[in-house]
Amino acid sequence: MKPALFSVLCEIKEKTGLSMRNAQEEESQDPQLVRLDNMLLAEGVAGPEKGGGAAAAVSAATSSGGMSPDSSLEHSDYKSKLSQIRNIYHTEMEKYDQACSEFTTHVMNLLREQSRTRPVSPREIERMVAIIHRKFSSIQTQLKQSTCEAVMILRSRFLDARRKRRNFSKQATEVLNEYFYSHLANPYPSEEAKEELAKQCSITVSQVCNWFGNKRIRYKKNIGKFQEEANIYAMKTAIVATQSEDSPHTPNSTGSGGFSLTGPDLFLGVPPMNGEQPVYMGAQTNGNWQGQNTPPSATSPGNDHSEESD
DNA sequence: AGAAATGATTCGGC
DNA sequence: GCCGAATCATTTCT
Repeated sequence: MKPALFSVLCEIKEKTGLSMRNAQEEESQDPQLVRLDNMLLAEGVAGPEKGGGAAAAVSAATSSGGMSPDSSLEHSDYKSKLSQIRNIYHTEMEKYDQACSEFTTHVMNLLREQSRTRPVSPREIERMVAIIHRKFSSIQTQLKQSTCEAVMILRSRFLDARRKRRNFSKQATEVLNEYFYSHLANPYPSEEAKEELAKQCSITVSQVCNWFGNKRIRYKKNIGKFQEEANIYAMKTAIVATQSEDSPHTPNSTGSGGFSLTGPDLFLGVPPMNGEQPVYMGAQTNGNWQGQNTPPSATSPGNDHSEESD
């Protein structure tokens, strides 16, 4: 009588209860999980310990924007923050794993004990374990998700160049200003000139572009404010020009490129007194540069400063 | 602390 | 693809 009742109860259990919510949504959230896993792996958070993956990812991402060579500090900062995240991720993950297995054994023991008083089929145990694992893995998925978010935030913080802007060195701005004011009639450096300037200033070509873009627009917006600066640099170039006239060799020691930094006939030769009158008269300073932008092909030096001939 | 300066980004036009 | 313009985010000056 007793075994018969037992088997009946087993059958009932088989058809109801735990069997209903079974291997279903397991597949549905898989793609997302895979994506998260891949992302974490790519960022160097998951996967092998202390891999170069993180650094590689950073350098790959930053190389497109162009960074100054002193970015190693930021990189180490980024790496330390990333390893912090990784540590948290791994310890949490381990904790969950441990908790999961502990809970599983606990439940198994319970079921084993219960099996003395009621029918507990091995399939029921299996399902129970599966449910527990699913629950814990969903928690782990949440952890993965938030870790991903943290990494993304970290990346955006470190990769957004505006956040870690550094002023250029004094020497660099000097070089750029010299070029700008000696080519005030047409302050659009050619590709070669940009590269040369970038080399001289230890910055990237795109930074040179940014600088000239900013300079042009800010100069045009407020010419008066830049008058003094213009005078200073005009003086400098004038001095360089006279020096180059005196000596047979050109003092453009840096000149491996195809442009000259001197524009002597833009300077009127009046000393920059503190008077109101503008001393320096770069040809077209009325803001109408546009239109006289020389095409990129015209990079031949010598015919550099051909301003307002009429 | 607030203003000014400055380098970088975004967007629309050509 | 470059440029001007507007804007953002940070640094430097006051």
